[in-house]
Amino acid sequence: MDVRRPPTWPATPQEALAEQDRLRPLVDLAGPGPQTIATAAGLDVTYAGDRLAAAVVVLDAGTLDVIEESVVEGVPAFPYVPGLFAFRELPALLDALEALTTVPDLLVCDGHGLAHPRRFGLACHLGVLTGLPAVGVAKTPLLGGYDEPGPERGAASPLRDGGETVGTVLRTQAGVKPVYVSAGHRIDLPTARRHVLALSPRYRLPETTRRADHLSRQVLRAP
DNA sequence: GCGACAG
DNA sequence: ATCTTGTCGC
Repeated sequence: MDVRRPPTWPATPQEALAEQDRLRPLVDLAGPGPQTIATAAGLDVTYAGDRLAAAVVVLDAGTLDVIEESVVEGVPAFPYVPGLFAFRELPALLDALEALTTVPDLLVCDGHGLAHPRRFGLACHLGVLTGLPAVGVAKTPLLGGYDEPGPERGAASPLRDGGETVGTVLRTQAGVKPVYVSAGHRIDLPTARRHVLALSPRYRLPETTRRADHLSRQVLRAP
């Protein structure tokens, strides 16, 4: 599939901040987004030494069967800086997406979307560069306050920052730590929450994320 | 000023 | 993210 690749990549935090400011207005926050999806793609990156492997796995959103996989090796494109995390793994993820034959209906990213200091986390960035609906699913919060959701599967509570709701804390499995869901691009929070829960029938993390994690690991650690 | 801080 | 032992549970 086609992706929009920036002509140059930021080399300093200042340049990265400027790039976020440039792209942030392009995030589509209108409409509810896709209520029905046929496919969903999970994206994840595994690190080993100074190398990394970025994987994308497209699943049938109904059966959760694998439809297509794509994985590439590479190097981190930026140091890890909270708030600028996307610049680290985006180039490799774009490579993996570009090799895809299928165009997924939704991107499930490993990190935040709007639940970000400048409301432009990895899921927003990937959404803008691909033009596809994107959601962020993170294992820990980057910012915001919230009340602990109920213990049952599906329980949720708003994630708030500076008076606005930037995401939802979602319990995908009974009695298990919740995940932090936020909208990335072309989808609203309720819809994102619904799709993430449907993609997580058995484990804490969505099946999309789990499949991508496994694929990137086996490729990077293979002899 | 002191911590916190996606992966 | 990754470095790591033991332990609990299906």
